[in-house]
Amino acid sequence: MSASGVRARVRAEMTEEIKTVARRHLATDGANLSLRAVARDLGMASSAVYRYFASRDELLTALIIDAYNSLGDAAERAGAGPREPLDRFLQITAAVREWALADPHQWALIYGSPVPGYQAPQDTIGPATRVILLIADVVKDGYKAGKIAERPPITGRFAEELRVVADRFTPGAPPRLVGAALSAFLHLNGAISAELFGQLVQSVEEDRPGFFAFQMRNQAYLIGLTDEL
Amino acid sequence: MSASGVRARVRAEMTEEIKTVARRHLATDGANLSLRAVARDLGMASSAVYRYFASRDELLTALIIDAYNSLGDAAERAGAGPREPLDRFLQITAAVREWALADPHQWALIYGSPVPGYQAPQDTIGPATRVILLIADVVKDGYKAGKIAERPPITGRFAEELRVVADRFTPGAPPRLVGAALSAFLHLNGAISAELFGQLVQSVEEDRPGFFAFQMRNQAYLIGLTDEL
DNA sequence: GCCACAACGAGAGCAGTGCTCTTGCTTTTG
DNA sequence: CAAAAGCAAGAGCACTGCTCTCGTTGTGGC
Repeated sequence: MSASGVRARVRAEMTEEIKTVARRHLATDGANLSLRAVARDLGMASSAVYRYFASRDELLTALIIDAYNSLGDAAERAGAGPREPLDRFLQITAAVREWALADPHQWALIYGSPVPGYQAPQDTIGPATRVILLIADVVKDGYKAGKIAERPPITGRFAEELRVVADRFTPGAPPRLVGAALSAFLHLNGAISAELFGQLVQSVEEDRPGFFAFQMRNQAYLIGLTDEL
Repeated sequence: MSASGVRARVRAEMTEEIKTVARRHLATDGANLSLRAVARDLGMASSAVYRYFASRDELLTALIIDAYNSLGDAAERAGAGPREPLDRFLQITAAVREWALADPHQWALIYGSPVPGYQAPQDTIGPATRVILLIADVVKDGYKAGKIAERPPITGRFAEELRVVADRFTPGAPPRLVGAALSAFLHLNGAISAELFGQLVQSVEEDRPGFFAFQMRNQAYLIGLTDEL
């Protein structure tokens, strides 16, 4: 067992090392990751890497899962502690933005355009939903504590779909609430991607944190986390 | 001159044909466009393509500019006519979404993560700003006609930056207004990208147009285009 | 302790890529 | 009409993902 344990441990270490070097390449060269270059950096033949990852896509998937979890950790850290729901929401969104700014390529990896032909495997959807579920949780806590201001109800088929989602996570919560939370998440993503991918040039250059907070405060208002517009 | 005109016309046609085939490849294979495959489809040597585009990046840039203009055309068509600002805003955003759904790869090309090492040349920023300028125009018209509900003013450094932008396009308009317009544009992008890139699975599946309209109506409220939340 | 077996690393090789250079040919131009 | 410029094709370079084969080395069962 101990011998086998050694093998397994070496294998785990090697796997992690490959991912580390790949992440470094990702940070410098961008998304078109070269498996051969990673192998060169590790001083091994490119074919040896295939002992650890069946394909380049599989390596990318591993990096994607790690990125989702890294982002999820950062967001949960920022949202921890018993504070006002509004503060938690604002701190979570700010933390997500800061995570993205600290490593734009990892953000692009998970929220940018998917690489052609790449179909996200099932393993990714769990980690991928951590941030939105965290936001939903904050909203849920606020709702249960009666700290969410009322907003006019919504109708239509999408409202019914949202009710199904609400019943699974926050039974009794109005569809509008989960819709607003989801909407805030999409706005969050759009604002960050735009800033990262250069869609914000020649407008807001200096005080981007302020502009970002302004947008998130507006979303908080739509959710009902505050009444100050 | 007529002979030279013939040469130039043939060259223009050839250039257009390459772009057309490249767009077709883009629609099927995704963003990693193969110049050689395009050349094969055209029955010519790959080296011949370089007579028309100095590099693969240059071809991509041409496609990006075309895509921006195609989207700009669609948006302007949807926003034309003397209607209420709110209706114009909603129709423009809906048209942008429909354009994206009709050709997801072109959307990914312009609003997805930029390809590594690719720096958008100056030629693209003009076409790239058409949609946001159109939205700004709608807001400006509404503001001048006194049809924008008042919202609390904003302060801070980003507010000053937005004032500079406002003074260039809509002198006298409050910074909050241009901030809200820009914010709506970012939300628009986020909502569409999320829908296209599969971030919306297992929540809203059926009535996505309805959910999208809900989000855009909320943004219209923040701008002040309506008082109905 | 030995031996079969699985895991492993390296190298060669295949098909594909972007891009360059040279070679002929055609069209435009002075 | 000749010189110059534009054009298409092919060979070639360096790179990619991936496969296959070959020795080597560590591992579990007898």
